Amino acid sequence: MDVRTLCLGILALGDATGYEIKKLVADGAFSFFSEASYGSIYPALSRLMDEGLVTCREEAQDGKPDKKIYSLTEIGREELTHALQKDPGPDRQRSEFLASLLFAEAVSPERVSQLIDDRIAHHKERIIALKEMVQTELTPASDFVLGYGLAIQEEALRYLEAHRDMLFQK
Amino acid sequence: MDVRTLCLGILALGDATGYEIKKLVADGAFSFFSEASYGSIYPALSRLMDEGLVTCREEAQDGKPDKKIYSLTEIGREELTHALQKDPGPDRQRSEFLASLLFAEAVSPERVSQLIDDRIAHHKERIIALKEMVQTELTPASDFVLGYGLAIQEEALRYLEAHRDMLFQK
DNA sequence: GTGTACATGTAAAGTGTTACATGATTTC
DNA sequence: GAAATCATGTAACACTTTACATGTACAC
Repeated sequence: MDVRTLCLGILALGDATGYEIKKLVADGAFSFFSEASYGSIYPALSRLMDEGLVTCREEAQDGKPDKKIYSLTEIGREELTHALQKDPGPDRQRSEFLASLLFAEAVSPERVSQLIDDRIAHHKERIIALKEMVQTELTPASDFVLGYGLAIQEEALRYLEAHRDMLFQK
Repeated sequence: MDVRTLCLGILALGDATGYEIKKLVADGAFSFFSEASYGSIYPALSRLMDEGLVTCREEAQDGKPDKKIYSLTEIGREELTHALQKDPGPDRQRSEFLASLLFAEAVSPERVSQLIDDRIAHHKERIIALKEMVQTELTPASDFVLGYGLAIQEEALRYLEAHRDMLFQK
């Protein structure tokens, strides 16, 4: 999913600024399955304005640039609906962690052990964060997606703890 | 992990052609956590040649271009080891499927239901394929990574089957 | 005969990240 | 006094995909 459609989808759930969209995608409910940087979000929003898919109202602030709050237009909503008709492409997962394990013949067991420990710690943090997000219920769909993310994180954690010994067998 | 390091890592497990690397990454044991197209693999291999990190022997074939079989050099192996010292970046997952569910307020329940059904079927296929791969054991590390992939796929399948009703509650 | 697998490679186009630029306010 | 948060935006760079170019062999 490109950043353009991602912005459209997030705005369909409520008005937002570019800054807020970035936060949602980086840390919030969307972080489990998407990514985008300022360098792609701001230009995408500008383009959506030009195309009439969103509108924007500016709010003055002291010491900060004006806040630009974007809203989806009727045409924008149609465009989103249209984009969602297409079959979703396959998931794309990239994991340097898994790659490192596979290629790690040359690396010391201590290093591998440390990689696993770090990873386990990371999963535990993510699980706590996700559980907090589930509390602040938004829609049934967001509960479903957060629950999905939580289930996957927990399973990954279980697997790592149960099977880490495999990597140290001769 | 960039395509360059990916090629280095795959060659560390055994000699391969560009074509074979692409197959491994697209369908094989690496497909769970990486991606790369011919358009990035072939240039990457050429560059690795120029840098002396790999060598190449050509095998003539009838009717097809000569097969170029690449091998990692000692310098290449050092470069890989060096690259693996760095902490792996975070996993990046992108899922149009999950995004579609979150944004699907405007979409009909029938469509959502069909998306889930397709996804369940897809997981079942992947699970069968992964189980076959586990049979053709390579190294303890590859068993670990394949087992990880299998565990995640099975958990995703379980979750979808157990919780799909959430999306249709009023 | 139609499609898939084998096998390499290039060029253009698209997409995205990183680093920069600016600057007040709040927290440690 | 250093770092994080809020807030926007651009430019250079990196990376990837897609489409093209070429051609055989085999299965259905």
